[in-house]
Amino acid sequence: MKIAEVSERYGISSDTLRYYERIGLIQPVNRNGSGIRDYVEVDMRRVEFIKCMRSAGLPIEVLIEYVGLVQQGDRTIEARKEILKEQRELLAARMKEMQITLGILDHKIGVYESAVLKKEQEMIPGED
Amino acid sequence: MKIAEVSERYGISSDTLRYYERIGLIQPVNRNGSGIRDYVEVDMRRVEFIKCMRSAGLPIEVLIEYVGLVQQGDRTIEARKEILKEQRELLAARMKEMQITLGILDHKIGVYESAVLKKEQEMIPGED
DNA sequence: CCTTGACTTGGAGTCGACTCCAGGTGATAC
DNA sequence: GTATCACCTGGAGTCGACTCCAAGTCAAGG
Repeated sequence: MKIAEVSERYGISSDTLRYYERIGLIQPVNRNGSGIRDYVEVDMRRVEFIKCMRSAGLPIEVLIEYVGLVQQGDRTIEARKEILKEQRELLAARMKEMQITLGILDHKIGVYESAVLKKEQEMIPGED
Repeated sequence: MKIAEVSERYGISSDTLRYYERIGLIQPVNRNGSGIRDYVEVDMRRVEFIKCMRSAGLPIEVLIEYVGLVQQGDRTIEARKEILKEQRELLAARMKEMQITLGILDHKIGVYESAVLKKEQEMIPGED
């Protein structure tokens, strides 16, 4: 699979895919005879994982470190686990903040809704 | 209240508070005789609101627009409501993605945990 | 054979959101 | 009265994460 198809499938631009590869965020993808990337299943899984982590806001630097550890094999399992645990907690904390903000937005929207209603009611006597 | 105290109270740097003011994200704060900002309650509430919205990732540009509408009075209520509703949906969508990522992280952490356990069990025969 | 079009690279540019800095002012402490 | 300190301004710098670009290569179609 060429880069354009992968780009299409995951909604990540080719530029970004190449960028991820050159900074070590995804492992080097094999090339065909003429130097063109040929993504195979394992590459796709990696892309999908990174896409997922990035969409949740995990920083690139942390992910690079994680990917680096993965490449070093089983002896880094403990370290990887620690990274994931830390990021999990940070993510949960961000979500908690967002939950609060969501509540405030809902509240404000409710207030505006009733303000609009009230205005409309005031309109009735005058009728347009 | 001077800027340093507000900064302290909300965990926002003085630079950022001034920055927010000059880009119109918070309304101008009154100054004392010698030009120094004197934050009063309404200013604090605004700062807190912005802090909350920013912590959830609402873009500055959108918030500037919203604040601008607030300053124009009641006739902008409908527009403000629409902005909040849109941002509410975007926020909910981001949280949903994060929820998925959280699940994947938890799963992966679980896998690593059992990998570590297995390794430790393999250790027992050899004993250190 | 030449054009077209998708790919390649390395490097530069952009964007959002701060963050820092130089140079200046004014109130308070010694 | 001068040193210190927190404040002020406008502008420049930084950072993370892309995004764009010029110049080049290669395979396939007309």
